Amino acid sequence: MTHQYTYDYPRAALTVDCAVFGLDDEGLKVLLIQRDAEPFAGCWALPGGYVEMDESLDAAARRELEEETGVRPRFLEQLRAFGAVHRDPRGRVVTVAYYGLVRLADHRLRAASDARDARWHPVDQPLRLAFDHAEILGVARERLRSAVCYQPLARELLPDKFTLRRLQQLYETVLGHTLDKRSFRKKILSLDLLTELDQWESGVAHRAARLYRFTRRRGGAAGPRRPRC
Amino acid sequence: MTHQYTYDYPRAALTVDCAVFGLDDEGLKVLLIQRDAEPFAGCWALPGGYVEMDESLDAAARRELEEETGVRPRFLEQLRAFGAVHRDPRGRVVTVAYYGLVRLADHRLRAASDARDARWHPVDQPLRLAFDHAEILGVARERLRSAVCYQPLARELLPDKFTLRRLQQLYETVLGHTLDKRSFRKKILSLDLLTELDQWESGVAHRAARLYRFTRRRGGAAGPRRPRC
DNA sequence: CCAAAAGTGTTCTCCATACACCCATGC
DNA sequence: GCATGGGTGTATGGAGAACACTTTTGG
Repeated sequence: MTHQYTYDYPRAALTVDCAVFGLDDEGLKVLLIQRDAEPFAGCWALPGGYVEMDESLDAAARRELEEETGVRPRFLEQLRAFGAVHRDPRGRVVTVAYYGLVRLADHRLRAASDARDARWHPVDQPLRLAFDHAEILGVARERLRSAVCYQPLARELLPDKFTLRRLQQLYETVLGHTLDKRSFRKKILSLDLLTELDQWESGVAHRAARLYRFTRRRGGAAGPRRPRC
Repeated sequence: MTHQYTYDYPRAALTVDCAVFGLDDEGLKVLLIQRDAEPFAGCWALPGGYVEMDESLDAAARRELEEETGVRPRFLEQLRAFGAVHRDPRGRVVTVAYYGLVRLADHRLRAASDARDARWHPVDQPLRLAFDHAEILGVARERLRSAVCYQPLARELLPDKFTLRRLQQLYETVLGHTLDKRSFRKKILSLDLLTELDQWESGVAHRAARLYRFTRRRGGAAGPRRPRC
């Protein structure tokens, strides 16, 4: 690394923070840690931490997530930077926020590093968060809502095999409103994203539903609508 | 500002860079500066520079833009951060990129500060840019394309009074494909975003076109389509 | 009168929406 | 047999896309 052209003014610190969503029977959850260190010790926060000098932002986000919670999301994408001057009591700290999706069942949480505890928290239950993390979470939630119409995000949240009802519930949860069952099934099946299996769910006290699986990688959005421009 | 909790590891430097678009008769232009200082002295680049400790990211972007080019866009929004490890030969520098829109006619450029020169450059003419600015510009261009369908961005690019043809050209330029004249006019007028004026363009060698102006109220999208979710 | 752009409606197709009943299963 | 959710088709309306000719003006 060359340093021919030096810049020796005071520098802001740089962190990453991750809003990782998962889905279970109770609804949409977000991954939170309980901070172990000051400031905001004991307070819940998005997992994240300082960016090292020799790692990209994306790598830093994955590393911090892994260190603090053990979670390694398949999907993790940058949201944007948050840089209000006084967002961190330690001084000037700019953070680059990420949002991610995981199959919740695949991940056992293990809190470590700066995290005293790690939990999946229902997104619709407000909770006081450290720093400006409530704002970041809000922006992430909003991004998820709009992205779900354009990107096949459902495959990142659902287990391998799932019922159409489950898929519909996902969309309803993320979008925040109900969808018509027949229209939803017609639409989703017409997109050719799903493979119909000769398997049915089990352990239910009623007629068992057919299971589906996402077809191998294709372009195309899996959503109730796919607007073009 | 309290510094109770110190963090004394090496820190990345933090910059902002702006991809500002303008429109004239020749098409869509992007605002570039010719760098005066190393690295990349003499090379064209997006205007930008270091973030000060006591200013927000947004403020830094506007300040650098003003300092280097004299341009003060009404619309300037964050794109995302770019943080590849070796994107800057000086060492670790993370940049937060912005994209903006200006009414090109309103702005006389004046290069200053770190900029030897400042110019409006046609976006479709490739040019070797400093750092990873070509990538940033590409992402900004892409964002503009998708944003134009959802946000009334045209009012930021056009002069106060304009013809429907001019507006249509704008959409065609930004979207990169032609639109049907009758359908476009029908659609755009049905959105109630424009006020019909009793004025006509002048100085043309054919029938003069009626002028329009954007109505005051905000909130609607001005685009060929307005998909919902 | 010619060139150049302004201005104007209709038809068709597609897709989202709304809506109700029978079926299979476990208890 | 009954409660629970699974699974299915049709009718309607709105919006985008495609399409050609007449009008106006300056030169």
